[in-house]
Amino acid sequence: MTQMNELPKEERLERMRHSASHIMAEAVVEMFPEAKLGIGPPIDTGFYYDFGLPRPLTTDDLPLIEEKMRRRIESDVPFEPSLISKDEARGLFRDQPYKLELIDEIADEKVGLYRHGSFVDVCQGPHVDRTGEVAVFKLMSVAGAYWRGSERNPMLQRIYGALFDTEEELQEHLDHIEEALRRDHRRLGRELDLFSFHEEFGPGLVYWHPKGGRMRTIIEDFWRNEHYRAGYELVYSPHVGKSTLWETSGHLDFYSENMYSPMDVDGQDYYIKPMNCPFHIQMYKSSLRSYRDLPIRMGELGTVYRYERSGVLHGLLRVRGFTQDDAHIFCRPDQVKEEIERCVDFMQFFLGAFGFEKFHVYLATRDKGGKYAGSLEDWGMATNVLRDVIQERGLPYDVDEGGAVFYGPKIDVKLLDTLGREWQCTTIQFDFNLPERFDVTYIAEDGREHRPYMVHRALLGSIERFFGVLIEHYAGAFPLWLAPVQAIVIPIADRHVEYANKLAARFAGEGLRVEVDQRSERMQAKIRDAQLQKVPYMLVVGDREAEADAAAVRLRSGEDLKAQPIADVIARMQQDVAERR
RNA sequence: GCCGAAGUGGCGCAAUGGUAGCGCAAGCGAUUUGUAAUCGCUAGGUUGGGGGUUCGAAUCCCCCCUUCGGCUCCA
Repeated sequence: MTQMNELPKEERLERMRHSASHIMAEAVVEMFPEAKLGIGPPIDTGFYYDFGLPRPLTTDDLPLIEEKMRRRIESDVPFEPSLISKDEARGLFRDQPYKLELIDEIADEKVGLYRHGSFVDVCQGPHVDRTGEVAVFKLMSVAGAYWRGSERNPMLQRIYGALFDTEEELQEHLDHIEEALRRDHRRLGRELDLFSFHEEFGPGLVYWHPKGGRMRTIIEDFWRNEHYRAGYELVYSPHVGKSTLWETSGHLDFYSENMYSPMDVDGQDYYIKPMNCPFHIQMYKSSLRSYRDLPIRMGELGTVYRYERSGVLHGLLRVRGFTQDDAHIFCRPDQVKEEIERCVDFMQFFLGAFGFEKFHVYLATRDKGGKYAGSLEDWGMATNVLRDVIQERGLPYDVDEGGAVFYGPKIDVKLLDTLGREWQCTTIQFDFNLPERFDVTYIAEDGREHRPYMVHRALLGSIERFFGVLIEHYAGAFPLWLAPVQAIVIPIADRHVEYANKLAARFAGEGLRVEVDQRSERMQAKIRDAQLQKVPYMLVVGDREAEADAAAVRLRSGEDLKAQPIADVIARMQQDVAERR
């Protein structure tokens, strides 16, 4: 027998979580003898189990199930592994269609079982030795989940539980969730007056308010400047295109369910664009290209509209109209490695500039069962180039097996929201499809037409999603270069407003974003509001400051810098702006 | 799209079949204040939309829309 306390913590937690899922399944079967069992694995913060049940569960059922679980834990019965033949297993689970499906797929002749109390499950383990070893847990929620993650399968009911070693750690986890709600970008977006949605006039469509708009402008200006410096040309393309364009691109065949219905213009169908690629290709094709012209890097902050299914919309992180920081790179085969390197470096530069140190890199490879464009050699080459660059840059990554789109392999980078959910932002994709479909060429040294490689990339992904993640990343307390209001001048009494306005004008003249709180409120109230708005600098001015051409500087952190000469404050802020970039 | 939950003034909430209320915010007035909320008054809601049950519906039933948490799908 393994002593639980000898195991590494991770392993011990995994066993406890897995065992808790069995114990939960036992409780559910006790309540619903006809329950059909799905699977019940451990996860990062706990466990879940999927059930097919005669009626929907509600959160009111959870305390009951918890109670049964606690009784089972107290009874401290053993978990007993065993091995039986497949035939025996089929007999044992004859009323459990999902289990039968799993048993059929087991490669071995023998099927592993784990039994505790009245409950037995097809399972490799490992488990804790006795139910009493399961530590503190809490059932969190019920949700629907397709059997085996396919929407063609029936939907089961999933119960999520959290499980940790100690009460303190569980409480920490619950506190973390609560904290996450406080920094939710949807909440901060309202509180900081950055953006809004108006569902009655179209879900998934973002209204950028002045402060959000200011931040977006800052982000976009930064993006444009850096792209010019990096050798990109920036373009603008139309928002709609005739059906013939989307037929040629293949979008009407492969992507139509994500496209808005066409509008009739003079008897022709026009579609609002879900992607920018076809337009960039037209610009490439507008003149004959020499090998000397390559690489051509064509960038655009291109606004696209996609019909996203109603259940997937999520604040700024999943919307129906968004602006991609898109670019297409047309290059010769001998240039493609360097271009990918540049993209990966550029990505790291951007994410770093916005304070993201943690991100998950994925190499998405060909779906071996699916359709694909291009030759197998091309796919092999492209996948190798992508992998080589990631490895040479020393980036940890996971392979997303079969995660590529049909037209080519890609590198994806996902950022985490405040609850730890991953959102794909950066994508760097090979495209073996569109160059072919649009017959994209360049004239090589041999005087003949050759097919260029085409790399499609978005570094921030979309401005909307990136902004959403950015808000949560900083919890709304943006670094000075991004802050929509960098300083607020707080006159103590009405007679100081004039001086305050003069100060604000002076700061504005230095390129700083400063406002004056002229309300007839107490200074404390103005400080509180500025604090809640997470304004980085509060400049309190009264008689003493007006006298001395100074301001009493209070930082967002609460730090009181006392009275400072205005010139010093400006210098400090300008340095602050410069540094954070 | 699927499963579940929810939708009440701008925001956060109360009212469980019997006259829709509270706080914040807003407008007006008073106050002129030294580092996280000054006081008073006023205004604001066909309770997401449509239909039904009932003497009477925010409350019960049906359909639709939207949001939230998942699943699936995606930047």
